[in-house]
Amino acid sequence: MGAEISERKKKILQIVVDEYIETATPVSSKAITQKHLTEVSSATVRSELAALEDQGYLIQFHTSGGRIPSPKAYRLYIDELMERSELSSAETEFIRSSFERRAASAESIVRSVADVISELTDYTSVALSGQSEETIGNIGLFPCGDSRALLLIVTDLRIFKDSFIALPEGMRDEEVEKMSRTLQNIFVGKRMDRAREAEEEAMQALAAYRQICREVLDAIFAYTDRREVVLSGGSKSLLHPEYDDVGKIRTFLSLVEDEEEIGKLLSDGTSVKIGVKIGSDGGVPEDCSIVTASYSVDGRQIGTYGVLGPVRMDYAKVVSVLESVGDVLEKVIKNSNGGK
Amino acid sequence: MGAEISERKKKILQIVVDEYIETATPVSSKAITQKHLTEVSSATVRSELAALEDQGYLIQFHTSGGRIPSPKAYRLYIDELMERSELSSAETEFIRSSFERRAASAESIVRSVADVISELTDYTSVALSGQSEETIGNIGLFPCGDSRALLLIVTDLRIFKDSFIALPEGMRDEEVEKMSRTLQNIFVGKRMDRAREAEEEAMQALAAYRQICREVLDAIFAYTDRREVVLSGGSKSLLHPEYDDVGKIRTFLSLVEDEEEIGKLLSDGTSVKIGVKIGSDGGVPEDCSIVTASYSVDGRQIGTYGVLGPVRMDYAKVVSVLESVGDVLEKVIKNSNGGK
DNA sequence: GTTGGCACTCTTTCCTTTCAAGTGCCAAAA
DNA sequence: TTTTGGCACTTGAAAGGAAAGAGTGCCAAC
Repeated sequence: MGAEISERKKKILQIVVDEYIETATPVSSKAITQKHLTEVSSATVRSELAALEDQGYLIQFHTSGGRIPSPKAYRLYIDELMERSELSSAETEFIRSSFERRAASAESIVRSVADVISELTDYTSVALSGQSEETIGNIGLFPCGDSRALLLIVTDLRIFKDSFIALPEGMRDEEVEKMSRTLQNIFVGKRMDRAREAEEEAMQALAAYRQICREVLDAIFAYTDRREVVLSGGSKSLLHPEYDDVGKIRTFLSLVEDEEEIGKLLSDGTSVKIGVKIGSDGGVPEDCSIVTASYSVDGRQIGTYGVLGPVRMDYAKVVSVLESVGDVLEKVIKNSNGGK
Repeated sequence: MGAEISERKKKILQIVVDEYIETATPVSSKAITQKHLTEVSSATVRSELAALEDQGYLIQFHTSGGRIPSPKAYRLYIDELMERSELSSAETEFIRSSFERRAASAESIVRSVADVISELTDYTSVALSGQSEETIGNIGLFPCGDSRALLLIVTDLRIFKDSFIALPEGMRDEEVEKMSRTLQNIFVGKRMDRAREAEEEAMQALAAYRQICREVLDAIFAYTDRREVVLSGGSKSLLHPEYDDVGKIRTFLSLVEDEEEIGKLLSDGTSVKIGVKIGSDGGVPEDCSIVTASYSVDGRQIGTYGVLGPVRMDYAKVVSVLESVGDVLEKVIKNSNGGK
């Protein structure tokens, strides 16, 4: 734990991690002195490396194979060592334009966030919406002919949800409309996650439609708990050299296709702004890392997004992208609401 | 072309294909006589195999490596040789219940078709909706508070729900509702692909809302051309032994993630009921096969669905599943419309 | 036309050798 | 006390080669 670690060790550790992230091959003492730390000899570095290995920061597979960072080293790297890279202006522009283009047609901004992150980082990205504290902007039933109606809820973040409700035989469109209006009176302006508090009130107001009242309310409350997982670039991570063998690829893909599992992984660390899980901590599978960020607008948390990839991930890049995306996202949403 | 092929050759070819599909290894003369054709000697079979190879039905990689079917052989197999397997009653039950469960909550039946096919065949499945002759069940604008409304179209097969329309400053909800009603009068019951025919009529009826009329109509027509590609079990095909090498996996996955390309592949063979593309014909990548089926209800084509996998695919199983899914689908849709 | 027999070809597997990379350690230098 | 050059040692990866196994092609006999 409290083992001291000298400045020079930190410097060396940083070089090792940087180098390993870039080359994906174990780093040797020679490589360090040749490329980065020319003022000392390789023998010196070697003894430092041996010490770092003793302290659990480095791992050596074979006696002649250089060393790679341990999860512990990655953690230190992320917390202290790495140099965040600014995104290029082309990249920030790309983020902005992606969101704006979507905002017009938007089914949900979640999709586009996932796409943008995956595009910029070259890793698989994951977005989770639904733990958000949105308020209900409109709610209504939309009749669809064959004894069904579509229940629609639009929130102030223009994320909306829908599901079908079976209507009682012979219910007329006018009645459905009336019911919609009642729902609007009750729920518009309420926070999504507090919709349940209006249950009693709604039951009474909708007494005339007892038959379907329950169904509608349950559907509304179901939205409350619903989390939507969106994934982008599922195979992008596979382009990285650690996935050089069929078994690893299959493991990774089966994780990627398991929405429920992904949802769990993402929703765990929602309290911190940027969280990183490495190796097999926090349920992340061996050899995988997940970097998550949770975004909020005006203090309301609107979603969690993340990047899923190998442990040897370009954390500096990923963190920069996640932060930029968060900033732009916040601006875009604020503008579109402010322009009301 | 017209090269004759004896009954015994056909029998042998069938055995080769069956065996290869099952084992994924080249088939030898010995294996044939031991397992299936015990009445002749391996030498006899050998000469037949040599003849079949001359005619282009079989391929031999090394002189001591057995033989595998050529695309030409697969085609003959599919057309004449294969024995369709009936689905088990558990399987048909699975199809039926999947559709019914979905029909109640249905976002879109396309999703569930893709899931079912992938589940039953263990291959990646693809579903394409949109060249369909759906009819509009309801249409309307759903106000969302901040000078915007959601344009919603529900057809008998899916929901279009991702066009926001900017409303003119100061437009009241009542006006939006009125406009919705007008749209309903014009479009409900119309076929999606013929919505454009009502353009003139709509322009006149909506003259009062000139400002946004154009925008709404354009959004409607934009939906018209939209084809939705749904994919299920993207990595399922990878469980098969031909994908034993990283390059092949990447090729396959990059195809799978290219929605546009998939859409093209699927929409090509829409005229036939069941179509098969093998190897690299019709734009299918080398080493891939795609089996497609187009389904219709009451003569209206409602979609194209398919299976994407290695050339060595269990065609008998796949074709059986596609046919059964088609049958059940037709029944389910007819019932749900008939029960209106 | 069919069969058994046998030589031939080609892949797969396993072993051995060699080569290069990188470390660990030590004694000398700073 | 820290740093350094030198050198022996370990280990994996690459290259070569022998042996084994699978399957065919062909031929002469039935």
